[in-house]
Amino acid sequence: MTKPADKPANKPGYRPLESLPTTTDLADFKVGVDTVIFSVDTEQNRLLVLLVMRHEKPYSGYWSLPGTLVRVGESLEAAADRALTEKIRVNNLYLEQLFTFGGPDRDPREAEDAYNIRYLSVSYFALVRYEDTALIADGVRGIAWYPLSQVPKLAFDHNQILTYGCKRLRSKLEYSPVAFDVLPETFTLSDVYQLYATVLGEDFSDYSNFRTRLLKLGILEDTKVKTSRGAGRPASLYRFDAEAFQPLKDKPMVFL
Amino acid sequence: MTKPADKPANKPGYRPLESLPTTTDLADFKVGVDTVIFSVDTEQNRLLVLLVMRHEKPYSGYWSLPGTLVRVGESLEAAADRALTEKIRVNNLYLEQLFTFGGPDRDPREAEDAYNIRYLSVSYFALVRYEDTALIADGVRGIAWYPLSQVPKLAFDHNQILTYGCKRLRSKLEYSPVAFDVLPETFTLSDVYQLYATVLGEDFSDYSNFRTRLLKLGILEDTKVKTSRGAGRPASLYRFDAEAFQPLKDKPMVFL
DNA sequence: GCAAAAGTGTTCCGACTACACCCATGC
DNA sequence: GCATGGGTGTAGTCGGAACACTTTTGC
Repeated sequence: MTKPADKPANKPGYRPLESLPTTTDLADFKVGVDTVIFSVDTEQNRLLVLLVMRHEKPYSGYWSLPGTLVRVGESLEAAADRALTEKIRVNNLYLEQLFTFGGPDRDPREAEDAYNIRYLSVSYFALVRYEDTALIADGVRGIAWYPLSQVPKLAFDHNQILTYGCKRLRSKLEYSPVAFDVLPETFTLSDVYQLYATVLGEDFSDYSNFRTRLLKLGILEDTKVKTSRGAGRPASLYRFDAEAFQPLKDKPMVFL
Repeated sequence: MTKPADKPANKPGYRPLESLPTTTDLADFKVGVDTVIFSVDTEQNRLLVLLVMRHEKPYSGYWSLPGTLVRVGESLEAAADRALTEKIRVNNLYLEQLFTFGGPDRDPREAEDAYNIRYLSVSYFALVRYEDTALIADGVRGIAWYPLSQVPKLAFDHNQILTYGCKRLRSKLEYSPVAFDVLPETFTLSDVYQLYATVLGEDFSDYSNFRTRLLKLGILEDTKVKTSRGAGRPASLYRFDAEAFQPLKDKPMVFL
């Protein structure tokens, strides 16, 4: 952060970097973090997002993204973590920063506030394993996984944040192995295909070609164990080989 | 932004979303914007970044990215614009948000401040046309274009921000036509090649192949006007056709 | 046997690579 | 002429798309 001294002290000598605003000219902010948590329902092949029901003004009665305000001494990531651990139990949560919304008038509370406090929101997103999560519902708070297609009008500018989160999720799936963080330890190739199809859309690729490409990467280890799910030929279970993936890091468009 | 009411009022009925912090538990922030402004010196084929010399504590005497603190009623983008228009004259400035740094202890002023004010930085980046810019130097402030390779240790975490900005610039060049915002109205194909080579590195592609690919996109109009620069065959001047580019939008990896 | 799902192979085609080669100018 | 930089063409190769075909299971 670069800027003039925050105290408009009468320093002698050179002129300060800019015509100095007085301290009160600077906006005072509360900083919030909002999280876009995605999950894939592998049963029904639906992309889910975690929403919580608001019970306070403003937007009381609206669904919103899980979030909270940053406390004294707390990092942004820690605040995001705290907002989530109160609502969901999940291991291995890797949050990634999305975007920061900070314009005036994005939060109705700004108007009501005599001290002209601004509200800024830093958003984060993550993809978590559906089976590993447990919602902490206590009958009072509303916490739910919403299929992406059925998300209602959300509080604040959360629909906008969500839209942006989707874009990032899709592109992330294409160049990073997030999918394997979300799949179980061992999985079939069509599990992977289903996951990609669910997030990217049914027609993102032919199954056989996807399969061939994926195997050619050499990052999947065939456990030789077969699994049979109803009719059809049993499938091999594969395991993700993180080490083999290392050299592929930062290479663009690895998958798809 | 989602969070409990900011006033810990004794509301009857339901329990609020979280165990409420009192108002004073929430961190108070000043929000800064920092800008990473790139430019290409087409004469010497160097990638430049705009730096300003700090004259205040902290980091007095250090170079830093141009930035400022957000004022009352001012949007983040407006603050970034203001920080820049005081230092540089440039048309058509499209700022793009980079990243938000907001951890505690990233700014030494936090420690000195009795009120425990936190400093958060939202960074933006842009690529501008070198010839269209004029630095506003008044002999007191230091403002300069630094070749990327010669950037010194900067104030705050600005080196980190700059590094991230470089990454984004390079990837942006690959999938968006920013290059044509920076080139003059008409330009030769080797002007384009030089620009890409300067930003991405000399060995990013063969010249003839780059040329062929670029023309095949059908977004360049040949003005048939020839230009001769010293020895060698005169080159055709081309013009970027923004309309023809429209359908290519959001397609990945258009260039290179 | 038949349907269903997994897995393999093949053909076609377009794209990228790496050059070699031709063209138009200044000197 | 010849050096210099602009511009064109081509042969080889790699990889993706589409789709046919084989394999192994449940019923």
